[in-house]
Amino acid sequence: MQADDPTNEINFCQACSVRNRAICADLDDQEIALLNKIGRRRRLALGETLLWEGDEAVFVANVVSGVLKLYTQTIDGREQILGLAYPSDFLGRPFGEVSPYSVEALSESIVCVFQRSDFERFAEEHGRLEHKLLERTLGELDRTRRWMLLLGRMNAEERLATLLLEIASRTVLATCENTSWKVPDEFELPMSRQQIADILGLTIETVSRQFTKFREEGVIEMRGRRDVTIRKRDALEMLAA
Amino acid sequence: MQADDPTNEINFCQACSVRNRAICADLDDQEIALLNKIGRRRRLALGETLLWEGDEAVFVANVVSGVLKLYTQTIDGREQILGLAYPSDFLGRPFGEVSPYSVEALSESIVCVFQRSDFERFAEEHGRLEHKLLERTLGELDRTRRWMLLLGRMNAEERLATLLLEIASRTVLATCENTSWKVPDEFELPMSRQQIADILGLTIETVSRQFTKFREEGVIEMRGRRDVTIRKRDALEMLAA
DNA sequence: CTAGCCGTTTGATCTGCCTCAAAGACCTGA
DNA sequence: TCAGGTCTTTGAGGCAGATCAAACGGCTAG
Repeated sequence: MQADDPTNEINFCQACSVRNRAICADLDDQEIALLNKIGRRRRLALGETLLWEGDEAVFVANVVSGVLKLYTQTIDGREQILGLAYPSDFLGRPFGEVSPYSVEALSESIVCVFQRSDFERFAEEHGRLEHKLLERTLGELDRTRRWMLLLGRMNAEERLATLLLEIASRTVLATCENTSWKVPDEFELPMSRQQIADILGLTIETVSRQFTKFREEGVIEMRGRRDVTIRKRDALEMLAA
Repeated sequence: MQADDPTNEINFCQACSVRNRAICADLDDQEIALLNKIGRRRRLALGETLLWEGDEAVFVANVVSGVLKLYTQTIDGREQILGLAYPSDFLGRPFGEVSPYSVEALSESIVCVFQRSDFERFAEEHGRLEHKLLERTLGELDRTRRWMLLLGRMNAEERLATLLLEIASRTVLATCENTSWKVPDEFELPMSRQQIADILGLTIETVSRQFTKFREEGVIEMRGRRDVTIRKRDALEMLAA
């Protein structure tokens, strides 16, 4: 193994790129050292599954890099994506027996994995971690509920507009190299058309037609299948409102 | 005021019917006394609003009795119900600035209200409360995500089947007088047809037709508009799966 | 008992999205 | 450069659920 393999460092927490944004943010050096002991890094290939719905919830994780999808399915195979996990996001179900959803990497990703039992013990002893996790969970609940309005009451055009704006803003937050914090108008979609359909509760054909429509209207511009440039942000925001 | 007015007792916590199920469950007598001091009971009439979406999040609450709806709207008035709150459920957005949704009573209700700032201070000093709140929030997030599958991928028949089973099981949990814990097949819908439509992301007409269909098929039986008896639980469970 | 109201049911028609089908674009490896 | 795979786009037609409209039924006030 190479020395700079990010999955193989002695104290990876110290150099962790999400150290100040993930739930471990408020911990002091000693606590971080302890957490470092019980966690390990794991690299996931595109399409690799981290958690299976219904399986015993054996571990939890922080996303270090990459994008992952949380999803669930009906018996007959219809899929619904429940959310996307970006760097610094938390994954898994602490204090629960089974994983209520599956998690799969949409890109090559690095996650910081903990045995659920180890993590829970640590959390109970370190209120600040638990507090961070609570804040994050409350935020995720808000985000999820907002998505219910989209799934329950928006048409295809409004759904795609909302998703494009959401991805744009999440992309910048994830790759927060730029100090300006401006939401970019240019970004790469981290998923296929089918996956977009599974996020929006539509079919792949409807999604494709909607992309075409936005392109024809000059609302967006595309280079290739995944590189999007927003040309009329106002128009998208009007639809998403 | 009457002596037995439940909104007007000196230490209402001690006699609280949700004392052992709400987030205050793990607190000792001293902590309960403290919590009792910062909270107050409030009675809500049917249709009364407790929180407005977008307003400053000034308080949080526990549901003591009744059923409430959490909902959001699009600019042009389309409504989506985000969840129902039953006795012992927690309401409000701690550690947030604005309320991300509105809350309205579906029946006459009693809630136990705290100033958000008071509650947050108490929570930070009492880890067990925060832990309970975390568990509850994680559970609510799971429930909400399951609803996304319904909104994104289920047809009208499957949606209503799922809701009927959900209400049946939530009703028993809320009114857990019966020690047997058996989910009842007879219950009262705590909301109108329009509100059911707003939960399921459908129109009132589609909901009504679906009820008629279930009645004709002998899957359910109804006395009046709101009294439901499940006759073929298997059939509903098959659809909801 | 009756009038009037509101929530619900039923009917007729319309439409946005789904389904099925095929062509087109991009990607990879030989 | 080309072959073959996968993903995406486009087209044609159908259908579940929306929309529009009217009748129904239960409740309340007079």
